[in-house]
This record gives sequence, C-alpha cells and structure tokens, in this order.
Amino acid sequence: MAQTPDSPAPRWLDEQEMAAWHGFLEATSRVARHVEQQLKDEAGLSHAQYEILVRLSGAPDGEIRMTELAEGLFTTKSGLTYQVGQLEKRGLVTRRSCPTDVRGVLAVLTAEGRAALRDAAPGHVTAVREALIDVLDAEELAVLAKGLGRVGARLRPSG
Amino acid sequence: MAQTPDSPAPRWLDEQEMAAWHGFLEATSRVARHVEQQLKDEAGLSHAQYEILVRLSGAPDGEIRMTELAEGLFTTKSGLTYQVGQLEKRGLVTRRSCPTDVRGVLAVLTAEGRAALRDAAPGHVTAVREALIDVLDAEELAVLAKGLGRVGARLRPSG
DNA sequence: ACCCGCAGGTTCGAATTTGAACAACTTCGT
DNA sequence: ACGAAGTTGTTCAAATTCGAACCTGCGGGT
Repeated sequence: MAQTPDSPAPRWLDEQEMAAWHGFLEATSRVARHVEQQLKDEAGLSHAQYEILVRLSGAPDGEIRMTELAEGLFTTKSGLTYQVGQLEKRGLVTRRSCPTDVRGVLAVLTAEGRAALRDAAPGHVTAVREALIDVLDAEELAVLAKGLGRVGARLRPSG
Repeated sequence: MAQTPDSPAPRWLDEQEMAAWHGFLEATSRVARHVEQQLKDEAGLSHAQYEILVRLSGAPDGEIRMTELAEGLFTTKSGLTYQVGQLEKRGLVTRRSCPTDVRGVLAVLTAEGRAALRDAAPGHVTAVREALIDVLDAEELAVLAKGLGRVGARLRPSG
C-alpha cells in the first residue's frame, strides 16, 4: 500500500478561530456577489472594471502604467490586459504608450470613463454600505481596517 | 445632451470606512490566492473542491443533497454541478439519487475522498493560519467572527 | 559599445463561473 | 384528486480568470 508521508499535525483551529475563518469566507463570498450584482445591474460594469476606473480617476492625468495598475488591484497582468481591453471597447479607457519606456503602456481614463464612474459611484457606495460598512459599528470597522490591513500587507509580494 | 437622472448623493465613505473597505478587499483577494495556491500545489485541489470534501466529511453518511451543498458553500447550483463532476472523475465523490425525491441527487464522499481530505487538511490549516488567523490577535478574531458573521448572515437569501 | 539578465505587456489555451433555459417531478390549494 | 406553481439538477453558451510562453526592449557590468 502506498503511504502518504505524514505531514506534521498542525495546530487545528479552535472554535473561535473556526468561526472567524468561516465568517470571513461567507462574508467574502456574499459581499462580493452583492457588490458585483449591483454594479452589473445598475451600471453595466463588473467590480473589476469599476475598480480600474476608480484607480485611474485618482491618478495624475488619469493614467497609470499597466503593471502598476495590476499590482494596485491585486490582480494579474494578463487579467488586467483583458479588462482594460473591455473598457477600451466601450470607450471608457484608452491606451497610449509610455513616453519614458517603449515597452510600457499607460491606461488612460477618457471623459466618458469619468462620466461612467460618476454615474456608477453613488449606487456602488450604497451597496458597499448595505453589505458591509453599515452592518458594523465603529469599533468593528477600526478592527477590520487595522487587522485586515495587516493581513493584506503581509501577503504582498514585497512581504 | 442626454442627462443621467440624478442619483441621490449617498453618504460617502469617511477615512476609516474607506480603510476598512480597502482592507477587506485586499485581504479577501490575497488570502484567497494564498489558500488557493497552497491547495493546488500541495494537494491538487481547488479551494472550492476542498470545501466540498469538508462539508461531505462532516455530514451523516458523508452525503448531502446538491442544493443544500450549494447553499452551504455560497455558490450556485450549476457551479456545484461542475465541481462535483470534477471530483467524481477523480473518484473522490460519487453521486446517487435521493431515496425520498426522484429529482434529488446526493453527493457522496468516497473512501478515496476522505483520504484525500485527510492528506490535504494539515497543509490547508497551516496556510489559513499563515494568511489570516495567526496574523490577528484574540480580540480581532472575535470581531471577525461576530462582525463578519453578521455581515454574512444579513446577505443570506433568507435575509 | 556589447551582452546577459530581467521587466513590461500581450497572447494563447485550459479551467472555471455565471445565468438562463430546460425537463422532470413534487406540492399545495381547492 | 387535479392543475398551477415551485423545486431539483443539468446543460449550454458567454464571460472571465489564470499561468505559461513569448517578444521586445531597458540597464548594469565589463
């Protein structure tokens, strides 16, 4: 009989830890669906696309390098290429090549893109409040910001 | 000029709320990737597949109705059909029709499935600790469990 | 100036997810 | 009982995601 080599038994999750992990999974899943749904229905955008518009709108000249944008959105370069392509088809974003690096590409927010974002934002914020923010009290929000901030930071490529 | 009808301006997110939302998004994204990666690399399972095995292993006779399973995993019925199909190909799960309802289908954990889960579990738990649990202190875990529990519950189909 | 290692984006195919449409069946009200 | 209405699980096509392979071009060391 083939035996699988023993993995050292890890410290299992106790009840509280299990509750936290399960809560995280369920909240994650349902909040994502809720937000995705709202944006799709009311603005015709995916959450990914919405976030791209947000980043661009906050950047100088409304433009950002592809790689930098991908990192900021916690996504892959190829995934971003696809979504920017979609947004470009709709005229919400343009591409131009980077002046300082021939290889580079800048995603640029168009006037239409800015308008689409303006239109989509109120409903999106409302959905985020309904799903997450307004369900938590101030103390809980503080813990989320700090604790999950730390969690995210630790998993960044940079460490 | 076509005018977009005004949406009532929502209450925008203040700094703390924004930090919580951003933290949630980043943590969500990175933790999911971390866990997904570990399972894929060390056990050849997707997180979705792993969770299916977990649920089944905790059920009487290791079997659950498809719909019930889908709800428990916060996923769609068609998504589950696909994943159970994958697991069935590998012999980790079987299907049998429900005795009390001809339409119904039970997903059943096989001995191989139970073994695969046993093998995968230690590494998975370790990954979850690394990514989330061990990064938070007791109080933070309590807030996650309670606060995010409430968040998830409120978005359940049942309300 | 030249070469090698590496970074920037895109492309490709494979895997997955989603919702709508469907067929078969159960259930509830009357 | 009977029929309308709702369930159950699957199938399908379309959209998305991922990583590996790829080509091009930047930069440091010699």
